[in-house]
Amino acid sequence: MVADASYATSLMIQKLESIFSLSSEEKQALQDLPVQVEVLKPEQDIVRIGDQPSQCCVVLEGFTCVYKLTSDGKRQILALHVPGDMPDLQSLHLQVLDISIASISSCKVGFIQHDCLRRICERHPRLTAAFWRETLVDASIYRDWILNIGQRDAYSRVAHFLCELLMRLQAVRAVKGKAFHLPITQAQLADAIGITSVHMNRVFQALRSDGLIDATRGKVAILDWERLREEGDFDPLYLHLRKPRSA
Amino acid sequence: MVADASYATSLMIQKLESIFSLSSEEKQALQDLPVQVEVLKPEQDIVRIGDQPSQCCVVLEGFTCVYKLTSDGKRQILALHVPGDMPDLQSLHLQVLDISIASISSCKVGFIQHDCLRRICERHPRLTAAFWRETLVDASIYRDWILNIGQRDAYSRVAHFLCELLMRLQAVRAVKGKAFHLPITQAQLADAIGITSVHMNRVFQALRSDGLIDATRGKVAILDWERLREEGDFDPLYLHLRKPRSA
DNA sequence: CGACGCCTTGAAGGCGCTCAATCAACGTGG
DNA sequence: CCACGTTGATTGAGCGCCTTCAAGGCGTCG
Repeated sequence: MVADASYATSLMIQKLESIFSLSSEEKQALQDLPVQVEVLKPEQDIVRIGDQPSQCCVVLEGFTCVYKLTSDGKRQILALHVPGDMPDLQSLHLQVLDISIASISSCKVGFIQHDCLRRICERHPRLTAAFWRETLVDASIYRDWILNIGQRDAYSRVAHFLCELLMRLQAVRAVKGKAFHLPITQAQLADAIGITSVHMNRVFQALRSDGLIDATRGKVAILDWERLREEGDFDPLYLHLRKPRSA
Repeated sequence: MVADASYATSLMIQKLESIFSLSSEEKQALQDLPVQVEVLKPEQDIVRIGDQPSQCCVVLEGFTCVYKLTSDGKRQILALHVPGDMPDLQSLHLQVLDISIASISSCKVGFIQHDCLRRICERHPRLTAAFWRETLVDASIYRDWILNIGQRDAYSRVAHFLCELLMRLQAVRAVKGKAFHLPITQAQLADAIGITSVHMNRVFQALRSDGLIDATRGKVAILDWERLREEGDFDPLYLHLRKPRSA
């Protein structure tokens, strides 16, 4: 897969179009956005807390994560972003970053200047709404993570997490059958779930021996979707995915 | 304090003005917003998950909370909202609610029709940005709660929570000295922190006996701000409060 | 005064953490 | 080709934070 600037804008268009149809002017405006593509190694910072960026990023390939550290150095991953996501769209209106963003595995990201995005929003109010909506869906996912981490035990949390990931990756057609590529270490997963890597490992083994998943070498296969959903207490409402068009 | 419709709009204006100055047209447009005021008893739902509201609410007096339940009935409070906040601004662009909102104690809230907000946004792009920004700050607070719940122990979590609350209430001038009114039960607090009410009680006692706070009967006084900040590992960056003007 | 809500306290147990060692897979350089 | 270092997955033992389950205290209000 070649991830160049035009691929970046087409990813964005595809995502926005899953919500409402874009006019040809709107599409053209998006296609004309200048995007600078960069390749990243694993665990590499893209932006850092305290920065005052003048651009937003779009994930093109691989995964990125939003994270924060406690003063004693413990890391919490606050969000995982998949191709098509814009992890720091917020920086358009919040001057100083309250988070850091890093690559999980090797990945490609595109950068778009704030100026360009602001100009496009001025001229196309519906795109403003669409971008705003993107940040609202992000917030909704943050909320669900609070519930997940705050109220469920580790087994359930991981199940829930995997359910979410499957659905989000399905939305960008990155799932074959019920399996997807997940180049992420157990330690990284643990940071996202809010447990230690040791315990993450034991939970994974439990999920495997219960026949819910098969996970090896950067790949995850959901073997029993129904039970995983149940164990994870998962309801996709909060993802605000467009229902498959019935009309 | 009388909380009528004009009080509601003046609260909103005050909050937006803490970020950037509003023109007189913008202020007038906000003042002209029709607001319907309602009085609520404690623990009363305002909107419920799955709803498709046609209006947003503004907190006028007291506290409201955003919450979600697990399937086995455990409640996680995802956010606390203070006067001036708009807990469900998101519903402007996300049709179906992924959360429930309820009063914590007795409180007053105002309701504003989506139509009115949309119209005002069309005519005043800077207000669009301001409202968008509000939702982004909410998201930032959600993120910090994930870190708090995911990585810190109960003692530290509660300290952090109290620090946040103090700063947010100071921003709306609801703090005298270092004390504020907090009509909330330990069980409700526990739901916000992600621990049980039993343990919440013990943590409170520890904070008291350590001389950090004094909490009785719906009131909290911060006795040692410096140490509370330290124990809570608190950095207000994520609140995106406007710095006190130095110019 | 009794009922109710909330705070408080005790005891026991479990989930997840810490610390540490081992194993497996892989890339590198000699 | 193999020794070696590195990185990530795995396993074990012990412990501690927090939960669960109860019961009791205390203030408020009908």
